[in-house]
Amino acid sequence: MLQVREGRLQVLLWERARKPFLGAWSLPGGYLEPGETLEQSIRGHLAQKVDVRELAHLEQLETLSDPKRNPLEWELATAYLGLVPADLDPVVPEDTRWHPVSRLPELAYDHRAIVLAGRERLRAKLSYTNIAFALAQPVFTISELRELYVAALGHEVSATNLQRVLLRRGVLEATGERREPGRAGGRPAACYRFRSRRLEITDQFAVLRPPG
Amino acid sequence: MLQVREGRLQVLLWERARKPFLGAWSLPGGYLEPGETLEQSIRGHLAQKVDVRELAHLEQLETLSDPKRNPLEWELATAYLGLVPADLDPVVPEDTRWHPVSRLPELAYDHRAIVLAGRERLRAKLSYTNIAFALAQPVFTISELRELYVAALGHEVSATNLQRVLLRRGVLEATGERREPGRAGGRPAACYRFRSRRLEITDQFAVLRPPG
DNA sequence: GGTAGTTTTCGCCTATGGAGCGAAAACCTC
DNA sequence: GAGGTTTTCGCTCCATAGGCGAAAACTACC
Repeated sequence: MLQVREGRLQVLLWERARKPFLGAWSLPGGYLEPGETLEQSIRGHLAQKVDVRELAHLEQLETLSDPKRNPLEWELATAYLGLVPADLDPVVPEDTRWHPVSRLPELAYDHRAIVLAGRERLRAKLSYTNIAFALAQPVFTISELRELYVAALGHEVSATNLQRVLLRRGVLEATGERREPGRAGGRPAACYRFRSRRLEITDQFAVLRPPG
Repeated sequence: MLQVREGRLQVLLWERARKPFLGAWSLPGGYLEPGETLEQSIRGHLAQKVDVRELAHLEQLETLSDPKRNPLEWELATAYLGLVPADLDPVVPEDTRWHPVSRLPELAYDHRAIVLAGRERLRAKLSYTNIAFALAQPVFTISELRELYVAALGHEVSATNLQRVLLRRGVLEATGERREPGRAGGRPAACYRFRSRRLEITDQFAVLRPPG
């Protein structure tokens, strides 16, 4: 589960109370029950940590099968990427905490690689999909959206470009409202929302597309 | 396993000799042995059908977990995409055959969806990676490469553009050799090869890239 | 009320990569 | 040598991204 908090991309980690890796930080999850879907299982286990209705997007990353990933027994795991909008602050139990992805502690299993793979997936999809809907609050200004992109991508993003690109692609639409300026003043910002809140791919940049 | 054969993208299918779906066409595969990696397992099961050294690329697609995907029992499956260069003609057993992806028979399980997902993955990666190295023979002309792209993408591709794009990206390099013209004559074509035969991503088209 | 400061937005320009098209190059056959 | 075929190159056009500065719209302070 990733979320942009305090201007940084963070991941929800759980301090293990079980072997193996007792006491180490690890990703939330658990065993698959017979007859269950992987996604059902993930949602069920996450529900023990947070209100899963706050999960705006969930997608499968990869299934890990290295026999040495668990030192005690042979165990497979399917990793998922979940995204939480920045305006929510889920209630989390005592033993879980948000950690900046750029400063991860030692993680159990292969979870460090999973987190980094999740960030890579997110970064890639920010470029050619509308996936930012799952990181953003329902209504936002371009500046707020820009901060999310900066946090997730890890580099500066021009608000000018961001607005132009997302509007031209038809990803965003203006709500017509305006945001009150802060104490420092400034022109009131226009408010936008994502036209769709389901993952959609921009094929604008599909190279070698059909002629015509 | 996908390969471009006779100008069409084809998939290797196996006529099932086991329940469930006895007699139906299905993707090659099998059960995972304890302590085994998924990739090891896949290669092992494919080895029973073809010479796996001919597999130029293998990547994980997705893990399927719908409890209804197998009517008899609860069973997960992890789908892989394998690519075979066009110049090879693997020896296959009696009960397997290549089928054009555009004209699939009824497939067992959710295998039809898997094959289509594999084709989509391939099509997407043809645009922003050098994945075509796994479909192409070691040395080829632009025309030959163009035919592979046409077969895999399902639409026309201009040889002019293909050459320019792949050369500019540094994906291809000229070998210096020339191909003898066919019976009809024509200018002898220059020969090329892929600079790398491992998957590499072209970030040329990463939108919203760092400024500067 | 005017001036300075802040933030957002818009317009203009440039750079880059993709696509189309026609000509030139290099070969064959007759 | 003429005509046909295939490949390759060069020129032009177009769409999108990116940079920069000015204008717009507001607050705060004098």
